[in-house]
This record gives sequence, C-alpha cells and structure tokens, in this order.
Amino acid sequence: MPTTSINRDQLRTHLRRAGLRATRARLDLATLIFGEGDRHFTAEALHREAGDAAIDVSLATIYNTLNRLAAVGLLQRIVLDSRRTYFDTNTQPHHHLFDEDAGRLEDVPVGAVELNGLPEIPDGTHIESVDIVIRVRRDEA
Amino acid sequence: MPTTSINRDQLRTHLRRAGLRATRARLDLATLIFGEGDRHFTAEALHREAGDAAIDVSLATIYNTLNRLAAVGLLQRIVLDSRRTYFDTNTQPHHHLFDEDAGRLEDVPVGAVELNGLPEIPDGTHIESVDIVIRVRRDEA
DNA sequence: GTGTTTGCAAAGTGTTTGCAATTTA
DNA sequence: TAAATTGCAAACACTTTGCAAACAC
Repeated sequence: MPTTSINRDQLRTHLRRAGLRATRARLDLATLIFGEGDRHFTAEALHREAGDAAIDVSLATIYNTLNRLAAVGLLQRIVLDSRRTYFDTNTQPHHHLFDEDAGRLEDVPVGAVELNGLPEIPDGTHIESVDIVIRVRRDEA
Repeated sequence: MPTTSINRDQLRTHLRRAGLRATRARLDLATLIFGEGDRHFTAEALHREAGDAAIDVSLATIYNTLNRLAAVGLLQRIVLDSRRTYFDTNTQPHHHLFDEDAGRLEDVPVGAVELNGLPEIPDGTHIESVDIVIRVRRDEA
C-alpha cells in the first residue's frame, strides 16, 4: 500500500478542518484530487475523470468544490490564459512551466529559480503571491 | 510638443512594417494605444475610451486589432485571471505588479527583479516567455 | 481590381448563479 | 431541524467567427 494513498477518514478530517462539510461529492472528488501526489488539472478534466470513475457529480459542483478548496488553501489556482484555469494540489510556494503546445503544466521548484530583490510595492499593500510562469513551445521542425 | 507624441504618418509606417494595412480603425486605435507612453488596458477599456473619443469602432474590431498587434509583437498580452486580459504597450522584457483590489497593473522593470537560473526545459522546446506577476492586496484595516 | 478589413450579430467557452430538492451535522 | 450543499438549467462575461459591405493598396 503506497504511503501516498489517503483514505476517506483522512479526507473527511481535511475537509472538516477547512470548515467544509464532508459531503459525498466532496469526498469522492477529494479522493481523485488528493489521491496520488501532486497534480494539475482543469475543472473540465476533473469532471471527465469523475465520470470515468463512475462518480456522478455535476460540473457546477466541480466548480463549487474547486473554488472552495482554493479559497481555504487546499488548492492553488493558476490562470494561464483566458481559456485555461488550472488547479494545483501543490500549495507550497513554487513556480510553473507551461508547455503551450501540449497544454501541459509542470511544477518548478522554488529552488530552480533564484529571485533576488522585489520592487517597491504600493503603500498599504502586501504581497499576496509571486507567480512565475515559464512558457515553452515546441521548436519549429 | 512632447517627444512622446506620435503622428499618423509614423503610426502608418509602424503598421505597414508589421504587415498590417493602415486602415482608419487601426490608425485611430493606434493613436489611442501608442499616443502617450506605456500603458495597460483591456479590450473593453479601449472600446470605452474609443467611444469617449468619438472613435466609432466595434468591439470585434478592437479584438481583431489587439490580437494582430499582439501577434506581430507591437503589444504584449498579459492574462491575470480568467476574466481579465490586459494588453501592454511595453514590449520590452519586464514584469508586472498587479493590485488585486484596485485592479491596477503596473510594470516592474527587469532590473528590479534578479532572476538567476531557470529549470531544465523539455527537449525540443524553447522558452517563449518568463512571466512574473507580483500580486498585492490592500492590508486589512 | 483584388485581397484585406470592418461591423454586426450570432456562436462559443469557461465559469457562475438562482432555486428547489437533498443531505449533513 | 436548520443550515449547507447539490444539480440543473439558465445566465454571464469575455472572446471569436461568419459573412456581406466597405476599404486599402
């Protein structure tokens, strides 16, 4: 039994701690989402995956759940373009590498990028996040 | 007369060089867009601004024009969230600071951020861009 | 003249919302 | 039982597209 597997009780606890009711839909989705290490996915992809796993959840509930999980910090939202919003189970600070042609998103550990010095920020504000996205494309043939 | 002002002939040349026909709509829009130094704006904002300036251009043409200008490198596109796509007249490498509460986008000169080392990128790909967005929020009262 | 661009309205996407029915605690 | 959540369909905001008329070169 892999150490990464998570059982329903643990998920239930996770949800409760985050102030969310442990409904069937959320437990089912959480199993998919947090079942196996770090992952990136879109709402649409998760919906498809749920369907394949015979988990019957509406797209509205997918969005509802993802938004809540993101709001409580259990997921990170990454917007790549006006058509693609990904969710990331890795909520530690890190960056992203996006393959525009394959539409694939990968984590880049913070260590791989050294960032020195940040600009002045406006008075009365604080930094919420520093998002770095490295976009790559397939070389021309 | 400020040195930043650009006249129609210069704009006409810019467009031609980029392989775009210098139509009335494009010249009018280019005047707004490139008329006064670096700026950030959304398609919607530009449409409103055009209306205010008695420039009669449809939203479809705004998008069409912005997309072409971005495609030929005269504008940079910046996606901040799934609802907001900004265009930036500054096409030099630089980063962005986004005030989430005010919805305001500012340039951050490359010099203000020192980026050392980038991750390995997949074989057969090249880096298209490295986008850094620093998101700030108003401090709680 | 010929190919490009425009404007309109209509179609698309991805996401959110209103609300009654259901489920959770 | 009260409050939260679900599912559906309808609404949304932003963006793109099809096509005939207008225009640039």
